[in-house]
Amino acid sequence: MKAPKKSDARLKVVGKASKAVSKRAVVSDEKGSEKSNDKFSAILRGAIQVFARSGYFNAKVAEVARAAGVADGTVYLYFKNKDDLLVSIFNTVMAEFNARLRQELAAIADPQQQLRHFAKLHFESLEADRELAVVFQVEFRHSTKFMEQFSETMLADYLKMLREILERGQQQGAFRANLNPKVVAKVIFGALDEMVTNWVLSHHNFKLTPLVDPVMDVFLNGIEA
Amino acid sequence: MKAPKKSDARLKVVGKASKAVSKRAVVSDEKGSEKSNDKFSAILRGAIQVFARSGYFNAKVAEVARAAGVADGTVYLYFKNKDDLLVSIFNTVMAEFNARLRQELAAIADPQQQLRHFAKLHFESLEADRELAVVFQVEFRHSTKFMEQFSETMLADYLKMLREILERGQQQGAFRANLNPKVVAKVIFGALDEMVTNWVLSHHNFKLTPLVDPVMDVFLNGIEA
Amino acid sequence: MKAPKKSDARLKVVGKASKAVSKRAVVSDEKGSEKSNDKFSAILRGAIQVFARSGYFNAKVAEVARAAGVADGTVYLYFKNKDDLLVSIFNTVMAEFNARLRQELAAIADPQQQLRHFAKLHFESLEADRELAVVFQVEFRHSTKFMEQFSETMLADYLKMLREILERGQQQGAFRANLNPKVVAKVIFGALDEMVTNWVLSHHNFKLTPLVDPVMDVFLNGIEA
Amino acid sequence: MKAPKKSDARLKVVGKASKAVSKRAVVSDEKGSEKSNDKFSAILRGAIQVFARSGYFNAKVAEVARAAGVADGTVYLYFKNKDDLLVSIFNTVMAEFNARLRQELAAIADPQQQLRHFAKLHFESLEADRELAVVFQVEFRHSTKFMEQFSETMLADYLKMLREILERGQQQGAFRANLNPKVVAKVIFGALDEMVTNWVLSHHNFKLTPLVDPVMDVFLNGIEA
DNA sequence: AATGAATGAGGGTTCATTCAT
DNA sequence: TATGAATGAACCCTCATTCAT
Repeated sequence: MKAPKKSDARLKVVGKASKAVSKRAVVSDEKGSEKSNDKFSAILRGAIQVFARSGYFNAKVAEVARAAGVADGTVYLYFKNKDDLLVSIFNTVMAEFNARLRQELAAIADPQQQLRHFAKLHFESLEADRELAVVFQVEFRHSTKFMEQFSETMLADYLKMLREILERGQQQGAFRANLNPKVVAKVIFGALDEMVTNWVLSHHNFKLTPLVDPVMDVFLNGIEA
Repeated sequence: MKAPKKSDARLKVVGKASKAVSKRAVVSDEKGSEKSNDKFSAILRGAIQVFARSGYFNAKVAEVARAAGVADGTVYLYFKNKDDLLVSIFNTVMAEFNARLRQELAAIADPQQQLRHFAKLHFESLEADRELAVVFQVEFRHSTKFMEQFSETMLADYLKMLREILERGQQQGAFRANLNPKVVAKVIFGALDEMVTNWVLSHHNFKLTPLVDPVMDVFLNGIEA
Repeated sequence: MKAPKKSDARLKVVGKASKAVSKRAVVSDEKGSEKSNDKFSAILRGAIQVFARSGYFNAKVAEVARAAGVADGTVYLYFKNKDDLLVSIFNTVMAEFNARLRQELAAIADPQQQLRHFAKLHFESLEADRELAVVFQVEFRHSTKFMEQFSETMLADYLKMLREILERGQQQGAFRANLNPKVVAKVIFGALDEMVTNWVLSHHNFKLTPLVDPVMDVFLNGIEA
Repeated sequence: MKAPKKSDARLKVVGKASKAVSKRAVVSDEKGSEKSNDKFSAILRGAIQVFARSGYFNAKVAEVARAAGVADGTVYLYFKNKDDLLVSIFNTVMAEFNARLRQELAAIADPQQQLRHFAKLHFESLEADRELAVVFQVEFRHSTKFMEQFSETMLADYLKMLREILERGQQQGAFRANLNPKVVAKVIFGALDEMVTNWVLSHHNFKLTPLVDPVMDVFLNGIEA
């Protein structure tokens, strides 16, 4: 089975620990810390839910706690503050997404297919978790400060993978040599990102994954030598 | 004169009145209400400045008032509330930008050149006013509610123009017929938007306008039949 | 009339402005700023009342506001924070007390009489305003940080006056030359302070001013050459 | 040996049990409960340390627990609540101090020497344990409620001893008969107390014990017939 | 007895908005 | 119109205390 099943596509918000809270165990699917990991994940899920519904600034920590089924104060045992919730969602999800991306891309040889799979994974991951998608497309774009962090860390990793596909494609003669891979990577990310935002804001009244081909068609038929 | 001069590129935030405040006269370059119009504009400029620096949610209305050189209460004579400031910035600027876009595109016949000019104008407008650019790329993306309004009104107009260029190009045989103009319009907008965001977040350490050609190269060499 | 009347003895908490709030006019008994000065004084009185009843740490700013007849937020227009309330009470009252002390002592020639009047004024001032007395004897002694400030500023002034009386008395041969005026000043302050504290904690079930003579008797009959 | 050695001067905070916690054994120097007594003492020492550093209100029970090397919850096995920690420090230390005072005074015949030794012991005890001194001079003075308890119990005992010295001195003709021993006792306590407070707040930049003579000189040369 | 994760009440402070002048 | 003092609702976070283990 080439493509992961839908259920697999959902980004599991597991206990990749928030850096702010060192006491917590990191790995999720282990045996021991199951309990507290559950709580960490529950709070993160609660935050995604509440942030998606109310927006980060309007969301109250108390709502997050309630959504997670814990007391208000418990949130602060797992996260430094409200901000840390947002950062942790981002880091956790993005780390997981990038890891999966990297792994699945390794199994594909053809740069064009890699590119297509890249887009597919991008769309699938967010389409599978609508609340997370809202948080990703809207709530993360809050403040310059936050977005700078966003760009510098995980997004950089994302763009790097994209760039590497393009460069490998150029070396193999699959893509035009006179393209700046950095620029093209941003262009592609921008396009994919906009499709998702559009889908989120349209209240999901169209399907995202079917757009992989039309979108990639635009790019590939320009990138190909 | 083909290309507008730099000074022309700056989007003038003039007194296109906020819809929310009926008492105010709308058109700016008229005669009578000059005085109060100045105040309207001053507050809007103040808001852009403060929102760009502090972010919408952290910005205080009092700061906006101070930046505009008016009393706190005066803000509420021209704008319904804090939200209205953001909305008004968006509407005012976007209306002006779209009008200019429409006007300048009308003077260009070749669809490819139109597309190129479209991108150029997009970049130029924002590069010419860095504070406005911050507000556009970051602060507008705040809440789903806000972004929905964003998409449905002015952005729709922007995308419509883009679509029309594409469709005209398809009719003239300049662009491939088997492309979905709606999708391509979003793809292009997404790409341009991402370039600007990237430029904003990189603290403007590169020039935006020189990217018009590389970016359009990607699209054109895929869009052309 | 030698001694000020009781009503005069009450320390008027007037608008000696809190340093933290520069916008406020300082002088109280002037004409113009009557209004805001009233508010400043009202809040200070409210704070004295509430701090006396509940203790500083248990007192809620909201209670102070209510006692002063203003909204919660108004407190922060006149004072930087809750701490500033305590500091301002201290500075305002102490400045006024020291000024009065200095003025009245100037009218007395005999060092022994000065000392007696010093004690009398100390007792009278606090006996006349029981709530203020509680705040002075109990609430000010809160934290080392606060007490250090307490000692270094206004108390220093108080002790200086005491020391000067003693030194002048030594020069005139009224007091023994082989006494360390600094030590004796502290000893006398400590004694007076303890009497007041005792009176406060005994719920005022004895009169303070009658103790002037017995207490000073202890000191004078040791200080006299 | 008349004067206790320095090392003897330190008030040992031992397991005089908090009245509030009935489950605990009271006497310290017994055999059985040694273990838990260690813990009781450790927590009390931790409390003194932390209260001295941060002040009672800013101190966290968790800090006390950490300073004592026990878990947060353990504090509540030995003390009813945070308040009880303060009360227990006071009771424990004061009981020990008064006992020692009583015992050592019994060995002295001359009322003047008794008075001198009284002051010396007061100074020595606190000078030997700076953290305890901070707690005694500052943290105990927190709330009227607390201070009332303070005055009524242990301080009363302290003042009683002082009064008895004075009265005995009067009977023996060592002190003037026309003095009110109650007043003089308070005056002396106030003076000694102020010296210690001063020393605490000056960050101990002078020696306390050398002040015994100058201070007592002031009193004795007034009290003596 | 001992632990320490979990609780949840509580409050200082901010700031958008109003309104008397 | 314009002002800016006054308002008061709203919320993040802390931390004393509990209790299952």
